[in-house]
Amino acid sequence: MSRALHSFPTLFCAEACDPHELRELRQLGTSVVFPSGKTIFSEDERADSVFGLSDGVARLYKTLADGRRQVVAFPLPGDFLGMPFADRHRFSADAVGETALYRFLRSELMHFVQSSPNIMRRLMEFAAHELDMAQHQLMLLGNGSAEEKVATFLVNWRDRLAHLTNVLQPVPLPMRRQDIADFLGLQLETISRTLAKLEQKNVIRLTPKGVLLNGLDHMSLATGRTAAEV
Amino acid sequence: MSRALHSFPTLFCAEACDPHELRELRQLGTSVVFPSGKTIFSEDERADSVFGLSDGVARLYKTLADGRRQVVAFPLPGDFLGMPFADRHRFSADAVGETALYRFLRSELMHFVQSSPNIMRRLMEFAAHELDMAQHQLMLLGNGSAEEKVATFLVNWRDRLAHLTNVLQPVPLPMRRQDIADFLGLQLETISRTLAKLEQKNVIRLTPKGVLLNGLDHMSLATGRTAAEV
DNA sequence: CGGCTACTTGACATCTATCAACCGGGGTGG
DNA sequence: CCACCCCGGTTGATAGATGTCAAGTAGCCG
Repeated sequence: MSRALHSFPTLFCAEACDPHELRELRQLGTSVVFPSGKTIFSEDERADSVFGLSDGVARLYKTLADGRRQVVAFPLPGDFLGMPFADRHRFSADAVGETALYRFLRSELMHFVQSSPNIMRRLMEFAAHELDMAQHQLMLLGNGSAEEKVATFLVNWRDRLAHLTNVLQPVPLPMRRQDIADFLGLQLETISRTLAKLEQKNVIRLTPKGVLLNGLDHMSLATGRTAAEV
Repeated sequence: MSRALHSFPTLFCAEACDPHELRELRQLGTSVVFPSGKTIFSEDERADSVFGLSDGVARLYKTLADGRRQVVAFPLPGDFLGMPFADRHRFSADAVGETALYRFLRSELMHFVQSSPNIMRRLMEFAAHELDMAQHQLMLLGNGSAEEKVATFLVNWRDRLAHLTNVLQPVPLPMRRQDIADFLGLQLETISRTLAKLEQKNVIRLTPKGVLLNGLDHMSLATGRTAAEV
């Protein structure tokens, strides 16, 4: 991996975590690297190990018997891959590009979590945040046109990345069209067409592995107008 | 209210909760009743009070600026209305039919929760379960046809009710078509038509305020066939 | 009994899925 | 080093599902 593995495993502890506890947590985990596309764990599998993402991007998804797939999230460095409470994984996870993770034995991690009300509370807040994200996603899946869905996805993605580093132009888009489609409940052709339409409107510009966002922010999403139209 | 308020506030404590702790929790809350349609709290409002549902049905929803609505859940007795950690409500809630709730001061409830690792853990598991529900819902919203969505909704609803009492025939359906539509990301006309179609297939039978489920179970949903077709 | 609200049904428009062809870049093997 | 192939992506034509607009029905409450 060319990138430095600088992302400390903040995990659900975020910044407000006690340095001592953070050190303890780090000692509990072992660093592992997954190549692009590799499955980290699968739905319904026993969750003996649980993972926190330290570098790269993952995709979490559920699969239906007939092969249809729903991507439920694209975790970024610092995110935990699911809740460490259940004894089985509730979704599958794999690496989008090369990723670095911290692996924990679930039993050890649980013991650690329960040893400190502070950590426990952090985990609660993480869970509440995840729930909130899922409910936002419900809103998007239930109400949006393809264009709204794609535009909102791009903005959210940019903002999440910006939260980690400086705003990058172009915004990298490491996942495939199919992943975005399965995230937004659309077909990959629709993703492609919608991106093309947004590009024609001069709202975005597609680049090899990313996208430039011109007139796309929360305000324009809220009003349904793009800066290019104003 | 004609029904007895027999539903004890199990809340996130469920059955495994220590009787002493349960008594303490009950003392913390005050019983309140909301008439049909009344708003319990609204999105973004300060969450000074938080609620557990003891009788009736609620609807939780997010609203977009242009009025579009996404129902994120239909809580049943024993369910908590959201996570008590955030200082603001992340969605609105109102009563579907007359409901009875336990109201807590958030600060007091939080203090209570943090006083006991056992309770804390219960709350965690509740949160994890809520997240799981939301992700199942994502799957449904992203992948299903209208017929799949409605059929799955009916089965899930029946199963949730069955978990509380005996299976009822007909299964009561206290929410409006519009609520179901906003839950499933469809239009109310589509709900109406889809229900009619399922009735013609002899899979369901509509009754004044409920529905009889004939050949509808998890197996038939998985295979895409209904018992009536076999 | 009247009027309101929820619900149903119909006709039509539109969006997205589907099927299919094609393009382009990166990697592999000759 | 070049050619080929494979995979991801784009674009086009078409059909079908659902949204939209509109009218009409049924049940409930005053």
